[in-house]
Amino acid sequence: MATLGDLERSIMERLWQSDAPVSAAELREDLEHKTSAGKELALTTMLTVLSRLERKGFVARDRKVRPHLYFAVTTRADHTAELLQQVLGAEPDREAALARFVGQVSPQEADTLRQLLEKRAGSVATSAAPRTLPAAQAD
Amino acid sequence: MATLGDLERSIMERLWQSDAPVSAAELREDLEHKTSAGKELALTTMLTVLSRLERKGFVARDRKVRPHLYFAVTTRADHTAELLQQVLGAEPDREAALARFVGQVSPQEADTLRQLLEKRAGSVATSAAPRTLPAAQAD
DNA sequence: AAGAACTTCTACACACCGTAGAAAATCACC
DNA sequence: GGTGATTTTCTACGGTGTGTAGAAGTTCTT
Repeated sequence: MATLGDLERSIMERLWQSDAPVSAAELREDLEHKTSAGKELALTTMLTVLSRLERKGFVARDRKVRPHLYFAVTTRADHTAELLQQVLGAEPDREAALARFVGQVSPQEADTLRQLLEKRAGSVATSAAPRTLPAAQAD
Repeated sequence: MATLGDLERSIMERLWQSDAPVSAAELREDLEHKTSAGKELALTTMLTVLSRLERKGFVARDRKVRPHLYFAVTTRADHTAELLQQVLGAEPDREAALARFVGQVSPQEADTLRQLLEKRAGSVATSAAPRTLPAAQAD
């Protein structure tokens, strides 16, 4: 998966925060991202970065309305889960990695995980329920 | 944490595979990494990249012997666990992310996780003993 | 001391990202 | 329907990271 730059990341952060699509101008105001020289960002900068995020598949937009409205394609949690999968997928010895991981997480998180795994039900042989994606997009 | 390029990654992969320190020349042979133009890599290229990996903290070397011998600073599993932590650390709603994650892993992995969590059994210790580095350098 | 083996320094091309002006497209209104 | 304003796309530039390697420096052996 493509990686995100700083500005790209804050934009995604904002888009993930509420799922109501927002315009570039709105984003510009909300983020109050200052350029390294302390200036406000130009609107075109927002638009450029949003385009790149769109090309990367992180963002989509509603082109029917005039100031185009942008929104995140996936939820933040899904994105994180994907990253976790990806990191783990590149690991030849997953068990070892998971062992280190489990050894590091906080007790609370460990509990959370236990519960989630329980909910997930059945040990081996249980086929995972096909995941329902919250189909989004527009044009 | 710093990210790794393609060549950097294959070097790490090789170093993680065995913990016996290796020379740049050895790495060059082992990897058989071809340049985009199909040529063998120059030895200096290896050395440059190894230096960068050293600067990034992924690699260390024994400078006492003549062809310097390089080795990974952490194990691969530790590295992966760190990445997992990092990804999760950037997530505001960890529970949601973990839920998605747990919903995606294979049944085998789910079992592995259950067992690991059981073994962990709520105790907070379990810090992995820091790996003993083979003759750390000096010079 | 000289040459060989090895390492560091310097450098270049290319891609990605922050940044934004110039140019093009589209809309609203007379 | 033309015209000015709004909005989007195109083009571009500087900085940084990575692959790539030659030139120059260091160190070892004999």
